[in-house]
Amino acid sequence: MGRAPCCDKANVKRGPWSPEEDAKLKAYIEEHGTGGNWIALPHKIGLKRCGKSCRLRWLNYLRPNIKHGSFSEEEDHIICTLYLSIGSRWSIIAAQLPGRTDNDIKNYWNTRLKKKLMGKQRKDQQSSKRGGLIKQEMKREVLEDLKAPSLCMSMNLYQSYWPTEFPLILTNPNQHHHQELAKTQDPTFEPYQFDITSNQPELFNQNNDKPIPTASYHPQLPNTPYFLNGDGINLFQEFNNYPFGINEFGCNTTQLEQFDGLVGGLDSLVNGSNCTSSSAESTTSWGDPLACPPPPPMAYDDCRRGLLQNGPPEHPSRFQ
DNA sequence: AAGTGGAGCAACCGCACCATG
DNA sequence: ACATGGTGCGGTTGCTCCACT
Repeated sequence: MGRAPCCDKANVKRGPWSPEEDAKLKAYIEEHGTGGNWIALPHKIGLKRCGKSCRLRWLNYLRPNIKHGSFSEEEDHIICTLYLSIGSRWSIIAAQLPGRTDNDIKNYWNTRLKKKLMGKQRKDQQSSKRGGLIKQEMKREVLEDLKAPSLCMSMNLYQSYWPTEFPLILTNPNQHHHQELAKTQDPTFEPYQFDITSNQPELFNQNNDKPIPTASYHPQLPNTPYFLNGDGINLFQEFNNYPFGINEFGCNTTQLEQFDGLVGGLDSLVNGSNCTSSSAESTTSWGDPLACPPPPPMAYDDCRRGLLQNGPPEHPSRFQ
């Protein structure tokens, strides 16, 4: 037996909203708010609409500061980066683009951006006979175009899932210094150390003595670190220079693969993902939502509760 | 001018999660 | 512990517009 419908479908209007309906809904919410009950709202203002429909109309069209119109190049980059990192979590992606709605971004991705990427893939296929590597090459090319701000945001997303009671510290034991990546609100907890070099020792530059810049905190994301230091050196550059030292080793592995590995490790830590494919082993696993779908983000409270009950997890499989 | 097909987008649908009693 | 109802999310549908023939 299915659940009861949220409204009487026979007696509600469907389809496009009229200007009068828009005005009614907007005026009411601006004056009274939603009252915490979307289902009851249309009855209060005499609208023959389903509560869910009202909510959608308000969130996607009527509420203030909604940005309509074409997407900028920077927004394209952010969407691509986040999609390739976390998949179709449109609401999370939308949270990084002020004024854009998840519906907008979803539509934009499905109708334009995806095709843009597919066009790139076709171009690759025409110029390459390497079969299975094409997809990876496409992603690599696309992501290599994407600059640090997007990566910082992606990193921040993962950081935002991490409970602040367990300050997450990315350590590099070979360099004898570390960077605290999450604020702690409770000094009684021991920081959980997360060795980002342990699964890729061959990529570590033993002679690299560059300090890690101090993470700062973005005013709009006060609980997550932001990776720009005072000199404007960004995470992308730091990944290039700091722990993996690809230039020094002449290694053809990209910073972005390392970044994905780190992100995947954080994912495993927080969500207990059993996806064990590693970017070093697989040609298609890095951030590919089809090859290795990311687990859904655990609610902050659940994650925190789990850690408080069970303590920090064992070292993640992806980094053993 | 009329027909057709594709693109873009607003809106709907169903499911999962969460709060509450 | 369970049932119920509200909310949020992602996938899908269907309407409108426009370019092309």
